[in-house]
Amino acid sequence: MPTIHDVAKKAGVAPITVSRVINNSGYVSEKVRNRVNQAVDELGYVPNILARSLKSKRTNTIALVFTDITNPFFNFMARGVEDSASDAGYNVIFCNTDESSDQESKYVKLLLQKQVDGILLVPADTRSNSIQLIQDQKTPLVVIDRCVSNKNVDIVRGDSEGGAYLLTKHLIDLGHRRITLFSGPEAVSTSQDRVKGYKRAMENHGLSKFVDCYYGKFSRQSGIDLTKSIFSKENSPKPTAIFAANNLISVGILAELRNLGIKVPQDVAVCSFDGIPENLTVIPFLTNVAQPAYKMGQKATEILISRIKEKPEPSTDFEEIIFPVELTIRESSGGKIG
Amino acid sequence: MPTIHDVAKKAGVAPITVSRVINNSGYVSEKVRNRVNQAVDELGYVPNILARSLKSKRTNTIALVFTDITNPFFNFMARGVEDSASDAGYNVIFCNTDESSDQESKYVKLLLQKQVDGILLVPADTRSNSIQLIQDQKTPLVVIDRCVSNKNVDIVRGDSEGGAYLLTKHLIDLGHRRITLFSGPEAVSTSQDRVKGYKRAMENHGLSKFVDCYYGKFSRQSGIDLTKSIFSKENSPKPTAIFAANNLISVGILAELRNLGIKVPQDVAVCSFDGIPENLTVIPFLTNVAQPAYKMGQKATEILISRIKEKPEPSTDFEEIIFPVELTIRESSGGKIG
DNA sequence: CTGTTAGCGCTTTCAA
DNA sequence: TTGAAAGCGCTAACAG
Repeated sequence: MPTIHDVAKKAGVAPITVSRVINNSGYVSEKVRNRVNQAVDELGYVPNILARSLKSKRTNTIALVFTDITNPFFNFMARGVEDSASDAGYNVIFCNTDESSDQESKYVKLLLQKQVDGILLVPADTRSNSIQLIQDQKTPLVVIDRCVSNKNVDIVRGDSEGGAYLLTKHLIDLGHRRITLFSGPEAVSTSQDRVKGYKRAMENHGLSKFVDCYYGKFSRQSGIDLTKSIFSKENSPKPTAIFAANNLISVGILAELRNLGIKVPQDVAVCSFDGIPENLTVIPFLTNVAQPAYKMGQKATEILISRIKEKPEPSTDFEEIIFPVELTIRESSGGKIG
Repeated sequence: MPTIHDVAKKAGVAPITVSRVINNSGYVSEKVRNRVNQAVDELGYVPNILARSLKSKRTNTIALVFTDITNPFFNFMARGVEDSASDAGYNVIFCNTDESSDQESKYVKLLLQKQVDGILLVPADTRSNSIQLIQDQKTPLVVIDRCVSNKNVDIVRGDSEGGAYLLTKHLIDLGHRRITLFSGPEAVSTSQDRVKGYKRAMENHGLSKFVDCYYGKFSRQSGIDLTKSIFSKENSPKPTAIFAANNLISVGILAELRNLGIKVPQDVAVCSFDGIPENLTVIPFLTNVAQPAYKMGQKATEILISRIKEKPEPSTDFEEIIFPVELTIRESSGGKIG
């Protein structure tokens, strides 16, 4: 492949002149410019940005390290990230960790070696050591979706606690007492926060003794398993409402309840943190509080890129942006029959 | 940030020796190795892979240029790509084109400049000029999901024609005559192939005069719009079955039919090319033929990486791998009440 | 307006 | 087993 030297030779100029033409920087006469452009076309020259990056220490590439692109919430978040990054001239490397800290740190190490300009991280663990790795390299970092013990990071997340409170209160207002929560992995802050919000709502309404919650996974299967186990217990009172800590869990719950012949919302009310993507729903049915996943991705990327730009003088005051959630009441909770 | 020189100085060796330790290449005595490793740790040295890439001409990064990560089909395909790439030590840059050739070629140009080792492309257009750009750079390329006019490329795709035939025949076997097809964008090969399969099935069964198909978009909204327009036509016979050329279209159809008070499958049968992801379905309802999206992503990535590895001697015989589709009959077509 | 020099951080010769 | 020199392709900094 031709290099800047080949173009220079062909156009009868110095490489730096070609560089100036390509980058539209500095002064180049019309005449020379044309000659260079012609040489570029004839040779089919494509600049090697790697070489530029080696000098400039900028790759214009960022990375999104998260759990799973297949999860609708992260899926839309990822799209927000890519759109925002692309607008600003950055490419995005996607990395799926499946909630594994090992995977996460493997990815992070490689990304740092690749000199990505910044990293968006959904940490698998509250005390993710990846954060330290990234900060040691002075690589800009924005944590998305979750809290971490290290407070010296920018964070963009949804209001898990508040959302869980809202949803639980909605069920309580409908007259439910025995409300069971199926949460996600115990090590994940969103799981914990949703439990907190749920408990707070129960306690505030004198329902402490009905608190009943379980950690599991953020998956459909987890919803199925937990539902099975709850409804197969002999001699124990059954919940009249179930609160799923994410959308995949709620799908599992609904599927398994149907399987067991238990009617929603007549026999059990169901509601969920985060809903089913609109472009995949025929009949909106699920009462839920939803986080603006796409916007969260956008916002996090904007912050990251601004950090990248101010890099020589890194700021020391970090932002924690908490997006409000939105409650949508539908048939599944029996709150409104639509 | 420390460089290989800093480490070398600290360990009292030459940079090349450090390089050998890091890459586990060549001979280094235990003693020196330990000294180097210690220096690496103390300095928190992270190798700059960019510099390596500049010499080796390998970035270990590939790109996936496709329409939209938000579409479930591509979503799962993307996961297959990332898993496969990651296993082989590659990172993946994701680019969403939204079916725009302009976007596509912008991305491709940038990616080539970034020296990605290979590109996976879902071309927005049958005669994508991006393909030429990529091949001019001798960058390995695998086209996914779609056919292109240029035959000198590796292609991994599903059997759109065969699948459409199968689904149409299923409807015909159930006794339908007035079967309408809502397809995707006319410029996209999968839209065309699904139309072809549909027409072939209709013609083979003496139903040429009932052929009735429309191009639109691969979106939920397109399904809604087409349904509205079909059912609002005065004095024209209504279809007894609708075939959606993808899952998003089918969701729009089902939503709009419900809106219009038209019952599925009693009043109209509905079926679809590609289904709704299992982890998001409560009640499996939609009769569909599905492509193995995840596996297609994996396979395409494997081929791409093998091309990358054989790069100095590029092969000249190209593969076209056509994945078979799987028909699942469910309630929406009335073929089986489940 | 254009060119020379030097160097980004690493690794492939080739030599010791 | 270790190192010196040269260069990957590009671009600041400084001359002219």
